[in-house]
Amino acid sequence: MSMGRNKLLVKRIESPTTRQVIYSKRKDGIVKKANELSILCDTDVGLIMFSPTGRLTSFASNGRVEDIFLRFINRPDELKGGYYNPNVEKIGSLFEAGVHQQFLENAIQHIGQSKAKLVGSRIVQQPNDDVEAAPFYVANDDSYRDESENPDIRRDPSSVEQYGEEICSMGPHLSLNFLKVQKNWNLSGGGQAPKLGIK
Amino acid sequence: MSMGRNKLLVKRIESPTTRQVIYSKRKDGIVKKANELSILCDTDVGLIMFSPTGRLTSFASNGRVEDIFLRFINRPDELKGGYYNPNVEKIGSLFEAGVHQQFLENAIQHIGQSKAKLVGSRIVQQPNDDVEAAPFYVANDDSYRDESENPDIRRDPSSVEQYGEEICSMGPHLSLNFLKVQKNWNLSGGGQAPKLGIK
DNA sequence: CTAACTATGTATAACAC
DNA sequence: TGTGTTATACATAGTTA
Repeated sequence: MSMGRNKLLVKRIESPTTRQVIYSKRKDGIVKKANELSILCDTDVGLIMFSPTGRLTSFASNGRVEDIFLRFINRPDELKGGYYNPNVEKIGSLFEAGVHQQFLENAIQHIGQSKAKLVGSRIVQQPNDDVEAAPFYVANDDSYRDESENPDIRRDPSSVEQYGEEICSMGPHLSLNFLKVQKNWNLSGGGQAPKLGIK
Repeated sequence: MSMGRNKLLVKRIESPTTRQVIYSKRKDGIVKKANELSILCDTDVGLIMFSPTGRLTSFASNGRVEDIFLRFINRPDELKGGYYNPNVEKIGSLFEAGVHQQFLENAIQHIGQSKAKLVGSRIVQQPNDDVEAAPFYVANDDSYRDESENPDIRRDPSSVEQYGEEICSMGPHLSLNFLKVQKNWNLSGGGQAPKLGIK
């Protein structure tokens, strides 16, 4: 009616057609923003979007989302940031199983590194695995979670970079410290990832 | 001076401080947009951003970027979308190597599936692996690539979903069909992923 | 679907604290 | 860093072609 925009209500659009139309437009806007950010600030940006009908749109500042994701999972102590709780009953392919396996093997490796550190030896090559977990963000109105624990931060003098992290999510995501992680490996999986039915 | 915005020039910001400030603001804007998109359109959205100083910010509509990425790599015939060309000399961890290995194993599995189909047997469980590749997008002025090949689309009657894909990237990314993929596995890696030095 | 159009809502650059 | 203000650029919902 009003020929301009109405004020935005952040709520699921019920009409399938308008939902798809809105998706198409906003998708382009976000890709544009992501591209601008990566150029203006000279940073790595990766973006994955699925349309309501299941079509993929992805963006990666350097060409491949896989590379961004590799940087993502290669953070020092990447498992510190969240607990590992895959729904193994929903694993639908050899590849997917392999990725989960890799997460676990990575975790085991990190445990080995931690043990080695406690013993005092330094064989491993990761330069820095002190992470200050600082997840934030609030959804439209609820499901807000903030667990900035910010413990004492020791820092490897050889590293200049600051490995903090911010994890923004609406779902049931936790950011726990490394020790808590281990007891939270729940391989019999709960009711997670509602929209993620891999067809 | 002008107390409002100046027109945006999509060009790397040279001043490190303003670059970081701009990043901080725009990062929040993109997360907000990504969240709105996922709620309005009820879709899976994953976002990974690294600040100029290396800090990670990630967003995932369902809680975990890993889950979005799993859906990303679990697309039917995910290798169709691009050629596999990792820089093996830059692989810096067991985990990373494992991921590459998984990509290859996945590819091998897909080849097996294709072969099985050519023979006429249908043992594999992927319901649909017909993909119409439709990458798009143009950067600020150049590095534009469009390879919408749109070949004949056969469709599995049991599948309703349409698995098309759009890949938006500024880097040297190609979208080739499945057969071309095989000859493009270049394990001796070229000059790829300039900003992705895994520290 | 694709492409305009346009009024209006939003994001944000520049500045101040 | 963070917060707030303001002017302006930009994004986009609603609509038409």
